[in-house]
Amino acid sequence: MNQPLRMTKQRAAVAEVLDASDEFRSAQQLHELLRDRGDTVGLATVYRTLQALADGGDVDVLRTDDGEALYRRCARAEHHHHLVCRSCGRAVEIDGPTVEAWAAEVGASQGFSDIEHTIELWGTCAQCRANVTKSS
Amino acid sequence: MNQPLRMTKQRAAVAEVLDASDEFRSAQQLHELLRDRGDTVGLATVYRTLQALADGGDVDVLRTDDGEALYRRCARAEHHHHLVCRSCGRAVEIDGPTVEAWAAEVGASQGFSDIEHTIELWGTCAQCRANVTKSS
DNA sequence: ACAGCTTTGACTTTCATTCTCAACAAGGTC
DNA sequence: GACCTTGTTGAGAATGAAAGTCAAAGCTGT
Ligand SMILES: [Zn+2]
Ligand SMILES: [Zn+2]
Ligand SMILES: [Zn+2]
Ligand SMILES: [Zn+2]
Repeated sequence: MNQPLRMTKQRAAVAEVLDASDEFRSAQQLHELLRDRGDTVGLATVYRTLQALADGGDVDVLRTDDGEALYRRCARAEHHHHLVCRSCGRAVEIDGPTVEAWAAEVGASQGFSDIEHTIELWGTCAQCRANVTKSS
Repeated sequence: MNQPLRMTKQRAAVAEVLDASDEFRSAQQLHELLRDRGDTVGLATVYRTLQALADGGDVDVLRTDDGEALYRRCARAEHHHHLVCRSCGRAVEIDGPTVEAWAAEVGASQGFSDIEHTIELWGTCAQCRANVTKSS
């Protein structure tokens, strides 16, 4: 079986920046944040840690329009989806009981098995909208 | 205003392979298919054409789990979603009136504007399931 | 301290996608 | 058809996210 991960200071640091932000962030952004905080963590380590956290279901991952991965530690561990601000990354966790059922049903009715679904909502949060308005 | 696109033999070729396949395919796969058919189209051109078709809403684009873009020319032009076989790319177009309403509503209720949604279902199609079973 | 792990990080490598730019082809005009 | 103007092509270089390499450094139990 796979050993439990050792808690090293860099893994702790990555976890901390994740906890500290409400927004979805890319691996590179997190790497920058760490640098700014004074913690020097190699980029490769950030990627590895994020990967591990994602595999363990401890962080949620989603992909931007152009394929970049964004990570965020969510409040709840149960299955849920997100409403993400496309300009700042701020996110709200959302449930969709109806949607869940719909997805499973549609999948099965078409003869597909091992159904999974990708459901994310994108928008502009109130704060970002205000900023855009102001600067125009 | 933007001129209409010129119809070149390479754009026609890309459109043809797209029309010929029911499955979601990557730019590289399409490039291979073209090569196999004898049409020599530069990879860059395949990407450019796909980009243009996507911008014009003539092909649907989605991203695999690891961020690669997949393209497919769908039967209908109206907004819809897909149930895609994660092993062969075969896809079924699906509607979700309920889901559409749900997405818009959730977005608005959280103070977000310009709501868009990403909804895709993944599974293993009957055919691929049969193949796996056979070879095990 | 020691041995036997795991983890790190600077660097290299991979791989999809985009860019550059000179040669080329479409469409319109006479 | 000959010709011009302008969009298009493609080989190769460039980009950028993500994963791999491997020697040095860090833990953990004895
Ligand atoms: Zn925002
Ligand atoms: Zn769900
Ligand atoms: Zn299949
Ligand atoms: Zn929809």
